Amino acid sequence: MAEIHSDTIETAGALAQRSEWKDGGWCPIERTIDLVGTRSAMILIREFFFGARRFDDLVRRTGLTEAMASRRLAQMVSDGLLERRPYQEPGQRTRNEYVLTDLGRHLFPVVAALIQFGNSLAEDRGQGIELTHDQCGAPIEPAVHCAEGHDVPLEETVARLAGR
Amino acid sequence: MAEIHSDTIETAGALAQRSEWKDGGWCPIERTIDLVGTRSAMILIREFFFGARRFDDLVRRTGLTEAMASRRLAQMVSDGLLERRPYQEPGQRTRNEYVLTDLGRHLFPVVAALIQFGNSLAEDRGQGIELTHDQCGAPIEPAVHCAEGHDVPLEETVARLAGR
DNA sequence: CTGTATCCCAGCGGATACTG
DNA sequence: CAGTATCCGCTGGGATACAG
Repeated sequence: MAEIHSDTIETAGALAQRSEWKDGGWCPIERTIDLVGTRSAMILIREFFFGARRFDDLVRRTGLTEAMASRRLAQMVSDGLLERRPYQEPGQRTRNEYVLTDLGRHLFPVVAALIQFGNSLAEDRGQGIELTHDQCGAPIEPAVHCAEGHDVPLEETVARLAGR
Repeated sequence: MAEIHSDTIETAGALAQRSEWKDGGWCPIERTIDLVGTRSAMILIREFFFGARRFDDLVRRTGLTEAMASRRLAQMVSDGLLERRPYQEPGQRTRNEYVLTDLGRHLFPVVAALIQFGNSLAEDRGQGIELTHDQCGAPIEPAVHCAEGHDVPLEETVARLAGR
């Protein structure tokens, strides 16, 4: 499927593999983009990570119209990122709430990376979100780590196609 | 600017801060989306991380049309993600190459996170990109880390608005 | 080979109006 | 409060043609 083209690297700072995606052009990045590549999806995801669950909250916090929120939430449910769950407060009629599925929660590293990058875009304007580890108080860093715990800069990263 | 609304958290697994973005709705995530929130931008970025530099390469590898590539590259240059740099091979006429600026290279954690998430979308289909740390051979993990080197799961993350 | 300029269509996303 | 349905403008992105 994904036709690979094993050029050598002449460029410092490139992932040590080049690929060419023919026939449908499906790579993991594109798959992700297909799910959350719209502005509306991403800002909804943001609010879910900040704890929102109810339609009304989501609409108010994102600034989306009800129509747009409705459409996007439905799509995200059918994509498996969200679960629509009826709940009942005592004395109230039943309502629906939307919660991240495990799959949706796996977007945390993506959201964290987007926040970190967005912070760096506006350091001068002082508009950012600081993420910290509440167990030790240390800030969360915009870096990639390997299973051995090392910081992995771009230059030390090797990429290769898996499962073929 | 960003009007904050300090609700308490009743939801396990939520970042320990809720925010409401009024007046222009500018949060770091949206800023990032504004730069790289399109499919064409992201797959171009992908190819830059894989080492592509020349227009022709970029067009072939991404499958974008020349027109689209041209437009998106111009926008990315003016956004400061790319630099357009004339170069000369001996005996050839001068050409342009596009290289990531420092700002663009800071997208590495975003790209890595997108790849990791995309991998998890298709484990069954065996279509993924494996990233490894070439200094130690360990795989790169889809996790968030703090400055102390700890793995930081969503539940242990605190977010707050900075610079206000 | 390295682009740019048009034309066109599909989809995003806002506005408005309407239902349970 | 929690959504749907409809209409409509804007832009992303492909196709095609052209230019240095």
